[in-house]
Amino acid sequence: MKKTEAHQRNLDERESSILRALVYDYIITGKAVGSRSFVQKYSFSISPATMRNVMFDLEVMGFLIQPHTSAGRIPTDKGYRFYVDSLLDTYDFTLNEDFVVNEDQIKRELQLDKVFTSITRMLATISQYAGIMLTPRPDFAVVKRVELVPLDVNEILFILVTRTGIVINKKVFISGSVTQDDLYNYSKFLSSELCGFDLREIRDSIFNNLRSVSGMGENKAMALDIAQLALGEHKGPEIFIDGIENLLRIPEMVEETRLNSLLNIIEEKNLLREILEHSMDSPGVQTMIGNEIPEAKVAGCSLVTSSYKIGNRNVGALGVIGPTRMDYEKVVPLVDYTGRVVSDFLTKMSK
Amino acid sequence: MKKTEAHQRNLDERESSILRALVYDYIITGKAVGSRSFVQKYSFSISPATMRNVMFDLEVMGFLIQPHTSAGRIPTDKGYRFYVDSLLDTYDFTLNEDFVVNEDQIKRELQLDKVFTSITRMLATISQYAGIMLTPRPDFAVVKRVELVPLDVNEILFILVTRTGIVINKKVFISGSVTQDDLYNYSKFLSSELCGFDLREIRDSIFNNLRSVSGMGENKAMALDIAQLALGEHKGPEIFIDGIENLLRIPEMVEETRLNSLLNIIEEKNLLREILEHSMDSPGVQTMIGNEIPEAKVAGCSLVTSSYKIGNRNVGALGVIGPTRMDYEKVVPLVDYTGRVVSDFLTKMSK
DNA sequence: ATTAGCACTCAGGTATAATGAGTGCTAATA
DNA sequence: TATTAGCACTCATTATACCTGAGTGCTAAT
Repeated sequence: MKKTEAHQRNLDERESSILRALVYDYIITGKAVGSRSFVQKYSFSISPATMRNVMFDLEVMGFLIQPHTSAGRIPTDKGYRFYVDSLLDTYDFTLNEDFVVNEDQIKRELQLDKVFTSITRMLATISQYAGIMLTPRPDFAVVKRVELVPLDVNEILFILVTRTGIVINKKVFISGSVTQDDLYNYSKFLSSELCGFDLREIRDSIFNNLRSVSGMGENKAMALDIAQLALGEHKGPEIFIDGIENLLRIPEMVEETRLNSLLNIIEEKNLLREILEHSMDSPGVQTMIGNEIPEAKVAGCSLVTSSYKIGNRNVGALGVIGPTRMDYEKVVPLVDYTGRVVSDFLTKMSK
Repeated sequence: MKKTEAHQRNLDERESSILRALVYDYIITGKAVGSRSFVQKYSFSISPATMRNVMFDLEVMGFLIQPHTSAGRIPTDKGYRFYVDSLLDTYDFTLNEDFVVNEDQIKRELQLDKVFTSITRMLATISQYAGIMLTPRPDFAVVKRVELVPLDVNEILFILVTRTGIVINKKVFISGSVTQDDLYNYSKFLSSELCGFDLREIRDSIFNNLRSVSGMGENKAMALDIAQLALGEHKGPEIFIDGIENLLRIPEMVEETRLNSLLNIIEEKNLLREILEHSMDSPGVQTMIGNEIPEAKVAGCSLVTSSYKIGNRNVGALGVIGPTRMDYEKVVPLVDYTGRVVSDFLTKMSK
């Protein structure tokens, strides 16, 4: 049977456990796995020759590959995929690391940014790879309060506080001039009308609804103009990365070719953003292994991500970047758990 | 004469020009410079033998070193230092790169952060090394306006706008409760009293002065409490880094040992902060070559920095990190020029 | 003070061989 | 029919030796 004609069938019990063990071993050692020592090390009760036969089959099916003739086998992306999937079926979500978000402390921090920074750092530190985080979609941020502050004769600072405690501020330039007392009234008006709605609703319908109310005063129209101007161009969610150093400590990542694909990922944050935005739409943990990462000529990198929620609406995503030879067994629960913690936290904050 | 007893004397004209040319050549080629080809390449009218003698002297004086016997010479840190210093005497501050800060556009951006990000990126892109920037000391930020916004029953958002357009906001927790109208009045009071002073003055004396005014009402005391609480713990300036990828593209930086010292620098931003804060106190461009970087077991890295000003007060610093074998001739004017541009810009903003 | 000449050094490249962990295949076995 | 022992073969890696060329320091002549 030629290796190239990849038969597709389900793996039997023995093949599964061998494949799992092999991927595991490669993740740990980083060296191609050969039949003899492998049988010994994991006390398989078959001979090396049989092991070779099994390995051959697994290679035919596309789970393994030989770096060169007369070398042991290493997993393909498909091999890792099998490993991760069978892992996901069974893994234990409790985590031993002491990994506590001090909520009290965080509540005192206005800058939710700092929370994001520290979550990202935590992901990096615990995983020993690189941590990434996409901040919550501003679209779904629910308004708690609006405030207008005069800056200059025709310059206004528009301040919006969300329920989660994020402060958005934006300069607005107007043609006419308004008094400070005017602004004070505008603020009251906007706060009462916009409070409780999210930014998308506001943009899509609330503004129109308010304007269509008959008998609206000159003043209120002005207030709406300002708010609409400020909320007009909405900047997308931001992306945080931390722990690239960790990746540089992995020998295989520093090799000529790998380094470049790594730099590509990091440099073009937009790619990462798209991936995270996409993974935001699905619940739970997702993994992208090697070539599964779309549109990136990335080799040797994997991505473990999880979306996170406010209430029951997915608003952001976070995860870990590492080599395909990543300690999934540790990283997958970590990312999952972190996603839950962040969801809980943000949900609590927004009440 | 033994090489170890380093004679110290001034270099004569010929020695100087040879040293300069040698450092230059090494910066360009990255290869140890040997007598024969060097004499040819730069058309020195002396023989290779004489060149060897000169080189020997320069080595004795500590400007050069041989990686191994029978190799050419490369500069020591001291060699680079000589090169940079003699460069600084003569270099031309005009820069050919098209390097324009679009002020109009920036003025519309509230987030001065973005300006810092883009300056840092610019430094990295043009130099092809890594760019760094220390944001202006908040201490010297001059208050333009203060605003208090109620967030919750005993939670207030303190907003301070500086003349340069930076917005500082901070949550304050109070024990009693205040009405929205109270806060409106507090805001007016604080704005009028604090406007025009910088944060340090305010902390050091203004607060006390105001309190000592006899017959101060209950209300004003409360307003001052809030402001003092908000300004109590002042976060230091932030540090921006960009272009680490560039450093990873330099082969000699990726070598085992170098990589580590590089990671050390980047990881421990506090070290960088201290260095930049220190360089902030001196005017103009400064260079730190290899071991001159204090307290860092850093080899092979250099730092070119410049302070920048608002008015005539130094408030921050920026610069470039690269290998000791850095294109100083290009980087030094770049950093200098950028420092001036940033100074001009911030000064203009604060008027 | 400068230079030509010469013996010496040494990193880096190339050729060759030895090593050993691995394979695929075949024939015997349970 | 699935498993295993045996064997010839492969090939990355390592070791060894050798060569080359760009470089040096030193000395004696200019």
